[in-house]
Amino acid sequence: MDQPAQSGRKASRAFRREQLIEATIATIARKGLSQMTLTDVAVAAGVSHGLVNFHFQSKDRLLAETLRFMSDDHRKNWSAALAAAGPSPALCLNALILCEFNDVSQTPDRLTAWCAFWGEAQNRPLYLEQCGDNDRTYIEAFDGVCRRLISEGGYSLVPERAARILRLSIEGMWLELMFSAKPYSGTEALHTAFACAAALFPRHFTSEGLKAD
Amino acid sequence: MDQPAQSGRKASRAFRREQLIEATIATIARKGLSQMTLTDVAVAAGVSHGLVNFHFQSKDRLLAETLRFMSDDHRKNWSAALAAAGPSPALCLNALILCEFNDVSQTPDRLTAWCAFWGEAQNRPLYLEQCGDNDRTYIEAFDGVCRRLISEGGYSLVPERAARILRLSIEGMWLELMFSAKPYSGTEALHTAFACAAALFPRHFTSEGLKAD
Amino acid sequence: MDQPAQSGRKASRAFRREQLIEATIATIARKGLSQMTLTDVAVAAGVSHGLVNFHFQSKDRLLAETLRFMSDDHRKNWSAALAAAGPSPALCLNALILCEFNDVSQTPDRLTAWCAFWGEAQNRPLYLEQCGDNDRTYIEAFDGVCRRLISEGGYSLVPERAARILRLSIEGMWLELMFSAKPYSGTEALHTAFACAAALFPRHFTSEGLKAD
Amino acid sequence: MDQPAQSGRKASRAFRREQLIEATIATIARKGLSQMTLTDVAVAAGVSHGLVNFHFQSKDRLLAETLRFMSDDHRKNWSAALAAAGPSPALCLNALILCEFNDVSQTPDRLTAWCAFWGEAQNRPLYLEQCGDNDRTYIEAFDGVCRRLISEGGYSLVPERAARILRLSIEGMWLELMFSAKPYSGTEALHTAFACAAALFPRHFTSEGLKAD
DNA sequence: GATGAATGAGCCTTCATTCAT
DNA sequence: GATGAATGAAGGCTCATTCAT
Repeated sequence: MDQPAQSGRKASRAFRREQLIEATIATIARKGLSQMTLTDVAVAAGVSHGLVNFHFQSKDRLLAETLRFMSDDHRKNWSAALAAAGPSPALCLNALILCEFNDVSQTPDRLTAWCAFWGEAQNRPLYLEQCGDNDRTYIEAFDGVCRRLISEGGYSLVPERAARILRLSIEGMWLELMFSAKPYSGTEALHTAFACAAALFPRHFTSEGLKAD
Repeated sequence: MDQPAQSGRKASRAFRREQLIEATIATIARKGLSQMTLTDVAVAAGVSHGLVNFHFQSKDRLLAETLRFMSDDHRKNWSAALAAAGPSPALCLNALILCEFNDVSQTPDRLTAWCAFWGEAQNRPLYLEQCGDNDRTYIEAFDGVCRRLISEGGYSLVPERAARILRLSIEGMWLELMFSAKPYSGTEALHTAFACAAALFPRHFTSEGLKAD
Repeated sequence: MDQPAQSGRKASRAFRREQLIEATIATIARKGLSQMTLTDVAVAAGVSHGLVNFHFQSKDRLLAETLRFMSDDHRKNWSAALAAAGPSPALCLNALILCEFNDVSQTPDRLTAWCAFWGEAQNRPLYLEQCGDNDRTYIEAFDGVCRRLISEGGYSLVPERAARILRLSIEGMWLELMFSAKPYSGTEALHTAFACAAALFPRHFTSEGLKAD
Repeated sequence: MDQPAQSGRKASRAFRREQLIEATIATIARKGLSQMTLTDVAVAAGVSHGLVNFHFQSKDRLLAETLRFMSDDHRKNWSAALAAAGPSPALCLNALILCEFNDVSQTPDRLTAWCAFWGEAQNRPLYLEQCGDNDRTYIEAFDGVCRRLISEGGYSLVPERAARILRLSIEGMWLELMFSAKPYSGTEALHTAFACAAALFPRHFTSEGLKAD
């Protein structure tokens, strides 16, 4: 009967939570995880101080939910890209590489916040709890794609090692791009990623990208 | 044999400072940069908390000097390894790779502390100030070695990209080894590093290491 | 009759601020400006120490606002007395003299606090910032009254000097009354003030006060 | 036998103490009584930190001796001026007035330090203990001179009141000269002091000074 | 739902004092 | 005599959390 009001309240609740999470990400990016205060978050969200605890009970829970939110969002992106790439392992790998450089959800603020979460030892249990599954899934997907490409392409590489080299090069470039004093361009980073793929899989990649045939 | 006066109530200035820096590194590794308190450091060093400020004036300066200490120590290690490797670029690259995995000064505590320093945005100015020069020098050395190997070895790679791929793979494995829930072994990491070198420089490296000839 | 909400856990902002300022004055009087701690003030006001910073942000600001509060209060008193005295300069001067000795807002605590503010060199910039205008206005008012009395009464005095002598005698007696080991009475102080006025303006004052006609 | 060495040590001792007292006065003037630290004093005196406590046992004793030093010095000055003035009360009063404005030992630093000592309530017991006798003697001398001048000059004033007015005017002008934002000149202050004397003792003083005859 | 006053634990920092050298 | 390392108490300030309204 009062559905609209109920859903209005519920919508308001969900809206507030997401609004606060976005404010949290922005605040972490600006001030760092440890310097972030609940007051900062409230100010960034344009609400009162007490409301943050009202919705998240504690600072720890706010951080946990923020982390989960980012991790889930990222997973949605790469799995969608992978699904769209079809069955060819080379196309899949190409999709995974491009995804990391094109993912619109990976804004600088989010990357900065992300980084803050696993910068410090004491955050790591929380990180593993919230992101461990997603990260594991990502690594398995990457490994799987490489395994199929090695098998189907006739390469003699250890799949996990090839996947690891590619993955870490890409992640490392993220960080260099964000935090270096004189970063190179995004295009240069992408070419480096493809150069890495080309070194590992020379019959499928060049430093310009996927080979045409 | 016994260090006179260093364990007593009045230690020399230099001794106390290094002792406090080591305690700082251990404390950062255990509690994180932001959770580290001067009292923690003092307790870890077995002195009163007032002494920390007596020697370092402020927490900020303690952190700055700690960072500088680690950065300088690391530089000494890799530059010594490079100097010992002689003129051959392949031997140099081999030395740089091995150095990262063998460097006794790169204890887990130091890596954890290192990571904490550039995990958060607000620490980065301090990081760049204390480590920027050393990092730049390291990258240039790595680039130079790759450039010579490419030139002398007849490879057709872009030196900066090859160097970057190797460098980031190695650094990335550090982090995975330390922070992953189920890490692989150090030997596996080293093999992966050589696999990366082998993919880039197949006439000089295999995934077992430097080629014999 | 009973002030609702002012004694409970949540008082209005203005009420709390004034309450804390009064507690500050009392604490300065008892312990001195430099020995006063925020905890002292909080205890005197019956609240927690965190609340002081909540309302005043810092100790410096608390002191600044306390000083301003006292200065403004004093100005209100003497300007009201002056306004009530009418146009006659002799009546005005009489009012200014009596005002200093009768001002109910100039409690011993406030005078002690006042004195503490300009006892030390480093407080003086703050003092000038908060009280400079009021003090200047007071001196100008005193000068103006003396000028008119000299002019209308046919005296041959330099107005600023006469005003200065009276002003400083009165202020000096405040201090002697408060801080001397064996002070004289308030009545004796008032008679001395009138004796000063009588020496300067013998046709208008005696040491008992304003001449009758 | 070893007298020279003994007196050498003793001289050194006395020299150090006076050196530290002068450094204390300078430091109080610069930083205020409460902000003055023993380290500041040691730095100002060019000696090590621990030496201050070695010579004065505690900060409180250093302050007490500093205060006593200044008070005794001031007393020597005005009593010498009084002794030099001879028996005439008008000449004596003239000497007392001039003394306050000419006393070379009353440097700005000392006046500032002086002021700091009785600015705060908690210093007053110390002040009275160290300076009470000298101050009392000064007031009695001033009162006595005024009493004789009133008696011999045929004035009908209450001596204590006349003395008080003069004394407080002079002291008040010190403070105004030192601490006011826009002070008047020293000459103007002296003329004001004589104007005060002239108002009280018109047959002996003008605002220019002592009458000639 | 939302606000913001209030609490209190804990941190950095200062500094008088002690004491080994 | 003199130095300066070392101690530890205490203060200002921050901030997560609670709670009356």
